[in-house]
Amino acid sequence: MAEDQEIRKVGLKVTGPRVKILELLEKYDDRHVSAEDVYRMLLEAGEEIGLATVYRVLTQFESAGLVERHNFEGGYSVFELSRGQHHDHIVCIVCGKVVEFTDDTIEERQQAIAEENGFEIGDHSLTLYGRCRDPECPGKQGAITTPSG
Amino acid sequence: MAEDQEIRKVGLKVTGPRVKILELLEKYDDRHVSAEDVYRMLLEAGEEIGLATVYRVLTQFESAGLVERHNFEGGYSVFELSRGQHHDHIVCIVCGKVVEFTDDTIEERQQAIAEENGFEIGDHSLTLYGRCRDPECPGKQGAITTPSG
DNA sequence: CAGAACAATGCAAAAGCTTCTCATTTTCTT
DNA sequence: AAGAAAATGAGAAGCTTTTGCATTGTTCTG
Ligand SMILES: [Mn+2]
Ligand SMILES: [Mn+2]
Ligand SMILES: [Zn+2]
Ligand SMILES: [Zn+2]
Repeated sequence: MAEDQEIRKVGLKVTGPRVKILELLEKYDDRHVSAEDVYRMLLEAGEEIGLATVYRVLTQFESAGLVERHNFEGGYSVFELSRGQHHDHIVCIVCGKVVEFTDDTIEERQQAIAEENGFEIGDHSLTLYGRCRDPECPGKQGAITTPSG
Repeated sequence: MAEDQEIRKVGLKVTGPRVKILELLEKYDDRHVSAEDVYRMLLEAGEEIGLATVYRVLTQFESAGLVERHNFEGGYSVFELSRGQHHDHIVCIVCGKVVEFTDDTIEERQQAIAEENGFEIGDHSLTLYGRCRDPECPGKQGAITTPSG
């Protein structure tokens, strides 16, 4: 299996949980999932992998460069498969939709700003928050969902 | 007192804790402090204000536009007095030093990108992470110590 | 292919930050 | 000064994430 090789390549042992988690991330490579998401999706697929293991594996995958972790607002992290090319995010504060983008001008300016200020930049986090114009977005129907129901 | 007016102006009752917290934020207006920082600094100054109150007041001040909350990496929030003009941050991952900057080019690009993607932008979070070249920074002496203790 | 060495897992407990509950105190308005 | 409404403090609770430890699984060697 392709996943086995990827896992071995980064110096990790090939175990059931690691393979299943990598497969899931590949299957949902257009989403940004939390550890809890991964845990639950695997449960629903019949894979009983402990939440602690999900956290551990995601962190290992991140260290290995296989996945990226983002800290959008909300107090928890979301993960996605690394796709080589760097990108930033726009998040709809109403429906949670996430759109990705890259902008060379912004990237260049960031580098310049870091240098001007005597910093050697490692990475950066840029996230735009707003409301999307998706007709499906509950924000359009005026029905801001409240947790009362 | 000037603080009393500011607090009243935003529709909050003038109470000891609110005045003391606002005074402290004004005194340390060149820093980015956590709720815990505020709590401890007040304690050391002889003001026994509960941590829960510090959190509540900071959140109220934020809603009122008096302070801004930032979620740098590390899982906790830091606060600073609002100074009208928007700015972003560079954080040294070694010593925790924070430098502020603004860049019109980046701001414009963000707006354009949001529109291109059908988003109405509320706000954004841009933080650069790297190592500073400050000779005082422990990173220079090889002794990596975490600023949060 | 068995066996040993070592790493990974699951569960529960704990951590770390933040919010909530509720009895008590304080503010602000008559 | 008194009452209504809001704020506070202390601790409990909530949430996401990490950790300890006994158990299980993987890999390597022979
Ligand atoms: Mn992404
Ligand atoms: Mn700032
Ligand atoms: Zn939306
Ligand atoms: Zn530094």
